[in-house]
Amino acid sequence: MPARVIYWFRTDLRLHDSPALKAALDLDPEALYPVWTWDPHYVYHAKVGPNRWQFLLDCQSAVSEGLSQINPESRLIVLRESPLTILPKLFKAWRISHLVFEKDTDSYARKRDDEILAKAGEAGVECIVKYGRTLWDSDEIVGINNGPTMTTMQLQKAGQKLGPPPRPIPTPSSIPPPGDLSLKDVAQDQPGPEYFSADQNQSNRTAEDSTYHSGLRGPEGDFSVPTMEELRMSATTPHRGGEKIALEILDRIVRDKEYTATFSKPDTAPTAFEPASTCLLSPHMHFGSISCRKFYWDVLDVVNEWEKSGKKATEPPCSLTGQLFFRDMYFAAQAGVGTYFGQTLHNPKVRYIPWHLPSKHQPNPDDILKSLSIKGTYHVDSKEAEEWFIKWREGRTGFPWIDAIMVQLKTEGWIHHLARHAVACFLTRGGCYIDWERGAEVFEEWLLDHEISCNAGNWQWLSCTAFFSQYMRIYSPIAFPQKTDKEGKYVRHYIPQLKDFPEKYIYEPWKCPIADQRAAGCIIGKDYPKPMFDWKERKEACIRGMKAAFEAGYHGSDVEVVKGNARDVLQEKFKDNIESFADATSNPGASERKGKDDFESRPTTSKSSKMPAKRGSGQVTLDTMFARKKAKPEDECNDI
DNA sequence: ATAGAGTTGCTCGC
DNA sequence: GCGAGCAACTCTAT
Repeated sequence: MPARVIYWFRTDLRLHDSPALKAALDLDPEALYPVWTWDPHYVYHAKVGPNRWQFLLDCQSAVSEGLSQINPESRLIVLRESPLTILPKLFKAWRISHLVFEKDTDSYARKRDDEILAKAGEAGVECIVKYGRTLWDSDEIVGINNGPTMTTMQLQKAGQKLGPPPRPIPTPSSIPPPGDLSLKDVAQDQPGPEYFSADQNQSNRTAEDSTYHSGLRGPEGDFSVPTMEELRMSATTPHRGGEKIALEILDRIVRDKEYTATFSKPDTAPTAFEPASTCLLSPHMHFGSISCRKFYWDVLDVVNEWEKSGKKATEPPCSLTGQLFFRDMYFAAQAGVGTYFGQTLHNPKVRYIPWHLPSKHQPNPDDILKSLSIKGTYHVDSKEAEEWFIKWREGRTGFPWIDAIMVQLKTEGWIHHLARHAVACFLTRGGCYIDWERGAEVFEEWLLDHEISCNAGNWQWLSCTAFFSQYMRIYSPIAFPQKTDKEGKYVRHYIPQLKDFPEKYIYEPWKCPIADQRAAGCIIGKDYPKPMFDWKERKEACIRGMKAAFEAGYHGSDVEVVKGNARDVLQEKFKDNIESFADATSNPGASERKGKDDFESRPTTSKSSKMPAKRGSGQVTLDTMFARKKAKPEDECNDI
């Protein structure tokens, strides 16, 4: 019996180097249905901003065109229904013998795919699943490494045992047509109310999403790729998706042999834009519009040639191939840790820190609102932390370097890796002391290249909760960008209010004399906000907090954390240490500290930060904070 | 056991 | 521009 195959596209929107697609074609099928299922989980429950939606639709359209170029009868068949319900119906309607797809090790995907495999089994449909998203099969890496890979060395060693990643498979020269596309007796199952009521992307829509309203086949009845209009979204990014664009970028990179062979990630400038200092292939890697193995081998061929001519090439982890190893490391870390990889709670690899604004993953819902307020320590009121978080998200912190990055992230969906470091460090251990999961959620929504494994892993890295632990190394929002952009071109581009600001004060505009502010047409506190806190003061407080949490040594799967006691235990256990530490360090810098007028509204008085903390006295609670706010309204007017 | 390395810190002094 | 010092964590190789 000739095979009749559904090729299910998910993380692999390309035709070159697709091991799963090759496996489907190797069946020599009489019919091949290239299918995309419109998963309501992704439409409503995953955070996906307009820019990433556009990129996905670009990639789908490109695959569809690519298929049609190989065989005019072929194209991407988009079915507007959950795979869990539509695929079993298709098995019958199209008399399917095989279901083929690329392996996905994300936790939601694993669960979904297990269900699909079971349903296919019931229907007598044979399934073929091939890894193709990473250099090596992440599950095999985990097996060889005896657990999740937490260093690139572990990844590379395990990879060595598996042998070099396979060379890329060429784009197929022929593809069978799909068979009969009629859907007799197949009715559309629309998403239930539980999806609409929990729409994570509502704020990005101008009206209710309508992608399901026109039935299984879409408005033209032709299974076409949905549009941004149907999603009720509009994108702002200049970066566009699709296999052709991705291959052109890679080709341009490897044609520049010196750039390719001597690439050193830490030396690339996060302040560079138009063009950026790195390749911008990460969104394509996310959607599969470029194969990471093609990237790997195209680069390695250039490197080998470069070295053959006696010239020195860079090596992992800094080189381009090293970047791919990090990606595989995070994938294998997630594959090994499992469902809880993206959170602290229940995650044995992630260190517990009593962050402000704990994420939604807490043992008791009340814990999310819980705040500690010991004066002179890293603790602040949760209301204040909430304000910091909102300002960070919206790019209104008053630190131009941080704000410019957040503006670029929101509008363009891509920022340089080191820019991600800067804002992630600032939000967590290097400023706000806010839960990394809160920041990761913002990245999840706005990044074109959002990959749960890499995003969560990098947030763990930057917050010093896993992968990396040197919490003394904190990025300065002033000194760091000056290394590559003394003039502040980047800041001037993304924060136009500051475009004529004096170079001397571009990263700390609150220090600029008022006459110069007027001359630059930007009054700090009016046209651009004052800094939301004294960064050096916050940095020191964060280090004290990290030190205490590291001494406690809790991790996400420890019983105290799972039971929800860790925060209280830690507070009790380290209250004395923290305060004595504060005693010893709070005075030296006091004389250099600027007056309170230089900063945005501060619920705690400036006096309190200069004075050594006295045990058990003068705690700032919600009530006293609001009392102060009421009593001193002028403090609230700093940014007017 | 101990030393050294680890993708990318900052400040200061030369 | 470079190196030392800051004060410090974790894993790996020996």
